[in-house]
Amino acid sequence: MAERSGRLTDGGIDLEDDVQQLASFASPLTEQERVRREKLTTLRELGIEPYAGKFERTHRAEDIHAQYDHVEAMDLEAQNIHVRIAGRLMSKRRQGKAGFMHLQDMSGRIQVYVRQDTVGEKAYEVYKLADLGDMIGVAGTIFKTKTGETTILAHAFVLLTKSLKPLPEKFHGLKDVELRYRKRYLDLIMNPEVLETFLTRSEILRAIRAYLDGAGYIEVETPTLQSIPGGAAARPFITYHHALDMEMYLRIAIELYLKRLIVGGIEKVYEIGRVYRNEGVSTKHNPEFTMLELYAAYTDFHDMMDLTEQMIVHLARKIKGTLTITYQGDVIDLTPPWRRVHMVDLIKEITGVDFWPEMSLDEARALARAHGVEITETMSIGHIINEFFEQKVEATLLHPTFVYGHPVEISPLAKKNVDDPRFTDRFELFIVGREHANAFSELSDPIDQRERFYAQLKERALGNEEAHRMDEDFLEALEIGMPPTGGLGIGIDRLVMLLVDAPSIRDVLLFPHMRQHPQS
RNA sequence: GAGCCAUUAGCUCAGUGGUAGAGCACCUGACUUUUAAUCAGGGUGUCGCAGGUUCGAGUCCUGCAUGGCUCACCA
Repeated sequence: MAERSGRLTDGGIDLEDDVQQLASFASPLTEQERVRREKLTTLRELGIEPYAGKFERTHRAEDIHAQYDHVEAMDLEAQNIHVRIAGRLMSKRRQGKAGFMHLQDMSGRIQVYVRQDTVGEKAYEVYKLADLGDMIGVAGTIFKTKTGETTILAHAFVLLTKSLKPLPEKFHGLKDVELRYRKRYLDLIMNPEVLETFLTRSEILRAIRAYLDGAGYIEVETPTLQSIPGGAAARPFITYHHALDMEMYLRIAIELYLKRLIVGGIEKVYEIGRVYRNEGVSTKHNPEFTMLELYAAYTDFHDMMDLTEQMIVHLARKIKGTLTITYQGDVIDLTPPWRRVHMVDLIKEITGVDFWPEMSLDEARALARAHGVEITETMSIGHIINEFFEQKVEATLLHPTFVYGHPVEISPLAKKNVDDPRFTDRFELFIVGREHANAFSELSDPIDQRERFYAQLKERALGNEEAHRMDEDFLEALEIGMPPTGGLGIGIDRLVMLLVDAPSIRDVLLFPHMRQHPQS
């Protein structure tokens, strides 16, 4: 039905005042923004559309450098090479009736020489009106300047997109860390090493997929919206499904669905995807991050160690070209074989405390007190051993180290060790003092799994919000029967940080989580 | 969640209680091989926000916001 009043409404609610109020919040234009908008009008008066359609390119900047940088100036002119190139205007040096500029595309920068007597008076007017940041298309021939720079002499100069805001300063670039993360497009335009980082991230992901595909693994996609979040110890994000009238959770791990697929007969399976954990933000944590999880039937955690080692070595060779890498000043040797050590042995090595002999909870607590390891009232011996490891050992593991044999209490989804059921057939890989992988021989006994879930429910009742929940559907899958299975999880963001030497996880995420800015 | 530090022009940054500054960018003019182009002229600002102290606050104090680092939680 037509709105007779002409006022803006939504479902009968008058929005006019809201819109006016929002408009009044818009910040006034700066001088530079006003000038650029005036140029927009001037261009249209000249019959130039400042937001053009497509522009066909023959080359990227890097292509031209690669093909012609080594060609002599005389030969270049003799060959009369015509090219078409497009990019963002990054510098402009005008001298009366001619001028130079640099255009930047994804591959790099190329210089363009614009002469009024070559492009014509009207196109030269457009060149004069061009601002840093505008998108420009150029057709022309290649030559070398007096100083030997490969340059395009423009025969045609086309404005493709008028930029209405000034770019950051050309020499210092964009430094403000907050702006770099919030306005990543500016960061990408101004800081070439940022593009490099994300191209490498993309290359790492391609290499992982190629590696696993080559090893016979099937890539799948499982739900990120779940009614029971499981597979890890973490607080989930809660959301709501209106049509079904139910609370749902964003997944905290991929694990339980992939194991259902192992039950279903997909014997080697992996997923690379986003998981979400409702926790603090730091240089090593983002609320959403990318996990690789894979499962292989008829294997165990030893096979997963081999796979982890081989895959990361393969990636380092492919990405870095060496197994000696530098992370934030530390030189890391990735040459295999990597050390494999039991958690209890490692604690003994570093602190002198031996958890192998059976002991009472009081004895374990006394050891923690004596060594300054902080524990809580509800912790069992297994938890205390884990605290020893995390507080005393973890940070010392600079070079790649597989630490195995985690206490059963902190490993509700891993098989118990047959010789010592206090511990599990589980390992974590540590490099530069950080966990880079977590894997185990998957618990396949449905009765044991149910008991582990019960133990987790008890922890939950004692206030551990991150304890695992009961998942009856998953238990039913185990009751159908899951083959012996090795499983592995790798945090992709941290792996990328390691391989590109990034100090913060925000440097390997295009749009890291930021608090909502008060202005927006 | 706690501690420390930061927030000044579009960007990068000076400004240690007394008139708001520089470089780049921008505006006007000159310049047909420049390249952090050059030359002559022009300052474009809610000093993050709100209070307080003071004759006087960008500067000192308090609170708040955002960010960075460290710690906590985790991967």
